[in-house]
Amino acid sequence: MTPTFKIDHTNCADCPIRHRAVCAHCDADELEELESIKYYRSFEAGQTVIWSGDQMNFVGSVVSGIASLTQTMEDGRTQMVGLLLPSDFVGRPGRESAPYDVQATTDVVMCCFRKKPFEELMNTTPHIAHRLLQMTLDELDAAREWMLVLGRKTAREKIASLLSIIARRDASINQKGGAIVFDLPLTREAMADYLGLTLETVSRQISALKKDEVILLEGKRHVTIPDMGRLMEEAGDDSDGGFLV
Amino acid sequence: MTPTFKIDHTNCADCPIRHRAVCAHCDADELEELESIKYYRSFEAGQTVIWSGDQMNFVGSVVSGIASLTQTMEDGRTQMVGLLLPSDFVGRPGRESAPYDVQATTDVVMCCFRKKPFEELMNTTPHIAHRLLQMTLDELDAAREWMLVLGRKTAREKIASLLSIIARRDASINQKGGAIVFDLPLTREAMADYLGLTLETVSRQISALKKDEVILLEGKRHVTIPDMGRLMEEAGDDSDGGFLV
DNA sequence: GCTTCCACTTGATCTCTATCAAAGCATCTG
DNA sequence: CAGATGCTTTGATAGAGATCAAGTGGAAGC
Repeated sequence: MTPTFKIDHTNCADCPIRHRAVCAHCDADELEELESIKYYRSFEAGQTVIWSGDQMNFVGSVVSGIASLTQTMEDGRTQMVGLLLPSDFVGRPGRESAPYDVQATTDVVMCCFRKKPFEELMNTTPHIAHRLLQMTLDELDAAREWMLVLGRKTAREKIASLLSIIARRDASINQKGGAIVFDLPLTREAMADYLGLTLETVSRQISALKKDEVILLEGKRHVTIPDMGRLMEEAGDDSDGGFLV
Repeated sequence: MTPTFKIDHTNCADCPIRHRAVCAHCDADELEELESIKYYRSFEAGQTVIWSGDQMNFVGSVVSGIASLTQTMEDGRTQMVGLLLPSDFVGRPGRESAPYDVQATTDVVMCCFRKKPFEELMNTTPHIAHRLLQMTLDELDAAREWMLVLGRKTAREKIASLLSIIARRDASINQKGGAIVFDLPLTREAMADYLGLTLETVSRQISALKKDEVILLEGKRHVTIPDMGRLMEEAGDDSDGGFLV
């Protein structure tokens, strides 16, 4: 399927997605090679992109929508171990099979590269390998930050942490008051799976944050954050966590 | 300080530590370059190798002992986000400062490489970059596996998970009965910090596993696992998790 | 317009783990 | 040997979040 927009690889400086990562230094030859092994795939909300253990014959990045990485125990307990927002990379160069399920949480468009040729390109192009290492290190840092959330934060702090992450990546700024506004891309259940909680607890804590005016809610998904600093405090983070407009 | 043993870089096939990773294909020139930027450092148990936020001017790997990566909140809550056993890599090529504290949990010897020259070597040597990416992906998988432990497992399952990880990496096999034997390299408090529990809960669950004969304890640290399959079940893992003698 | 369905909310109760407190037991020190 | 110190165990109690159970509200379908 063809996406409704065009990603301009000939001008990576303006490329809106981090997928420019693989062509960050805009070498024409490499670009051509990348173009030739590139294709797009669309997934509907709820669809599974790939099952844990399956052969994985592509790598790529999320263009639009949100995907998630989840692990499931035999008795059905599930834990989301990663949230893939637009520009995030998917796949493990050098690995045969997927280590966890990848699911489309909303409708998702992915930009994929066939794995074998991508790996070859990576092996012959230090810049791509280097960039990929940096992205993997970023993911590792994010995973470890999340370990602190899962292991030591209260339910209320967990919710605040999740909201601040989404705000950082996905929000727009209200022109009038400077408040931060976004739509929650996750169901309460998906949030619970990400936070190691039950959906009831998620619902209760969101209600509590709303009651205390840390957030404003219109409907069930539309969130306004009047004071980002306040939210960060609620999340247990002192710093602004690198949040910049 | 000089370690009491010699790591033979000229014969990587037999090299007991994964630190061979950086010279895995044994190109003589690279070896020489690595040798010239290599040095050893020793740390006593409890010593901090590097503080979160500090300038980090080396990368390296653990030769002996156990180090840990920890994150701490302002109110003192701490979460261990990684356990570094012998052969594990430390450091972030391309990053200025450390994202978390690195502490020596036991006495530790590290084999370090000066960061700048190591990075240059990495940039000019695809095999090293490639190997480093694979190691980082391994770490990422381990971190995400641990997210499931932190988010969804009970205290008893958490303890069993930790024991099985240590058993996998650090144990010897009892010749008589085929049981798995090791010494716990962590205090109850360190285990608690790794598992997102309190030290009292750790102690209680270890006592319970002992009472149920899932493990045998001599003293406080010496553990015997008569039936590894049983322990894996207690950990909530069905598979053998790749455990091989 | 009515029903159905799904995501969500709210309430009551239970349970697991944290918290507070005391004591055991090695090792080290003088 | 006595006392201190650090790690660990165990007990009593409290509390956060899970579980079980209705019930709400909006969107889709008939």
